Amino acid sequence: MRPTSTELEFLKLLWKESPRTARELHQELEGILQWGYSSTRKTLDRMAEKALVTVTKEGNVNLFAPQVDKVKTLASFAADFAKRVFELDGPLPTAMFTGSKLIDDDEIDQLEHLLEQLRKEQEQ
Amino acid sequence: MRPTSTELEFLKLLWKESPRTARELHQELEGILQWGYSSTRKTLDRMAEKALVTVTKEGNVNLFAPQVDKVKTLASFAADFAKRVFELDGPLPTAMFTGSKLIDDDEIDQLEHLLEQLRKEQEQ
DNA sequence: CATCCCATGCGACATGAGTCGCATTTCTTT
DNA sequence: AAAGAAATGCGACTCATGTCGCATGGGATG
Repeated sequence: MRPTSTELEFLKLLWKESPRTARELHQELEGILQWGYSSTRKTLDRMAEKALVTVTKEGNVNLFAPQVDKVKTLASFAADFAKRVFELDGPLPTAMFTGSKLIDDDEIDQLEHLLEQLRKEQEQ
Repeated sequence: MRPTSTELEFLKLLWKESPRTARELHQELEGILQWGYSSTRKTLDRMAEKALVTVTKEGNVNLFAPQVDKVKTLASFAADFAKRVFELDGPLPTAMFTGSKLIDDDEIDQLEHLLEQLRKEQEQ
């Protein structure tokens, strides 16, 4: 299942460093989202239900870690976007994501592979 | 206001040819969306409320036409996507949309301009 | 003119996401 | 051990969107 925009923000943080507590994640997002702590927790709970993150009880706190792969997730977003918005069916241009702070060169290679795969699957 | 995915589909059709009736639009989307005619109409109604399309009563039928610009709309999607998913702040790669069946070379030029503008506005 | 069809206006329901608050449980610190 | 702080579980509300159905009204046709 594709995460929502907000969920993607949480995943990005977790991809950088995990596991983390709800409180830690909340503090990082506070400035941007202007949320109450409850909202952060609820979102995290729902992400757990959807298997986007795992929860591990460590003593009395819950630790969250990503349960979906970063490159796969980004690839899915890219493919969806290209098709839905621009109706691009062919191979997606690499240039689309070079320059992103989120992924390094290695990961860009993986991304391309995945996109190519997605494209083929969809062809059928 | 940014259209939803579904609304974008309607806009795409209207950009190709307008004005059109709900019935005509419905027939084009029937295959893809598997919707009842009521759903099509409701969506169109709501798009009118949001000023995404205009409605003109022609006799006893309503004619719909796009009320938002194609290139502007696509640019807004592209900018949002690049930032939200890949955290690209710099100029967006042109390659992102070359090859799209939706826009011709002229429009690609416009798109680039708009993206550059959006980027600058956002910098502040 | 009576009838039938299609268009419209509009109400309605379900689900998901955004957003919070509260009561209960569990640490930690005197 | 008692008290206070912090974490959790979970319910709840609102709004947008997807998705229909129904009742009403105006044209076309025999």
